[in-house]
Amino acid sequence: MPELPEVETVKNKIWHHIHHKKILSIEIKRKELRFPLPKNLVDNFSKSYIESIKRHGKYIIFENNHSHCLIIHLGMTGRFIFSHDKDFSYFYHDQKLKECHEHVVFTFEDGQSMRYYDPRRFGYMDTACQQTLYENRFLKKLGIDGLNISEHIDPIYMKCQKSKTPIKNMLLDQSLIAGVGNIYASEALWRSQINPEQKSCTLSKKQIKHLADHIIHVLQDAISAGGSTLKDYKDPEGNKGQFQNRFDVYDRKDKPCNRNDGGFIKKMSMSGRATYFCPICQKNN
DNA sequence: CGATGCCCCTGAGAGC
DNA sequence: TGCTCTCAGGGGCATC
Repeated sequence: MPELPEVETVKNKIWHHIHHKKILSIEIKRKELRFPLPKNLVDNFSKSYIESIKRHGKYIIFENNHSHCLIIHLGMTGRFIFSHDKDFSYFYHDQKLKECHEHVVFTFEDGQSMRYYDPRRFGYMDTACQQTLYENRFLKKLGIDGLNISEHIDPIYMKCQKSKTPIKNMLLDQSLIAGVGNIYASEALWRSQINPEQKSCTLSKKQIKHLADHIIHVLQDAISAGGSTLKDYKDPEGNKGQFQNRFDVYDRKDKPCNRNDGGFIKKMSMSGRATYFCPICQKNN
């Protein structure tokens, strides 16, 4: 579900709701998501203030006034939901779903709650100290954040040079570029007129630079649109994203290419993931 | 060490 | 209408 633009949107909305508020209590309703929830979550964060929120790739990182960090990955269906009252009907069309899938509830001093909801439970949380944050087992594996890659073309180009992996699979490798997922990989390749199956080692440095620029632009465009909603994603206020209305290839199988080159968007599977491209303007070199 | 496939889990939607 | 099947935007981990 959420890739970099959706996670960025979630992060900004969360900050709007909770900055400098005191967490009164944390209720863990299910001890295990994808992994067991950190044992010190309640002790380290109850009665503390969230002083900052940042994002790296698809991870959200909260830091409190005791320099404890809470690291959160939303997986495919993780959401945060805010409300002052107990009426979440705008968010849950079915009360049973709410009860089954609401796993962690943060309650703030002013009565507001921030609820983590995740039906598939592919999301996960971890804790770390601010000083050793990037030694965390998840964060230490991450590459450059997708929005910052323009200043880091050399390491990206070098890794591409060494691999026969299709370029689309390289873009999904979070240890190279953090935050690009299946949707934005297809979109950035279309904008760059590169075939998803082209071996990454065959791309020139100029092509990599071009591709990096298009990745940044597509991520920024999607952030401006509040992310993309295909089915699951909603931001913490219950809003859907709008970028799905501006996809050039993703979910546009058999539709005409937006370059008006006579091509029709094709869908194929790469490493088990849906991949969309135009066979005319994204021919292999 | 790099590449590949499996698997975690539920719900929506298509097809019959 | 109701059943069954397929698929979904992620990524850790075992295996080769």
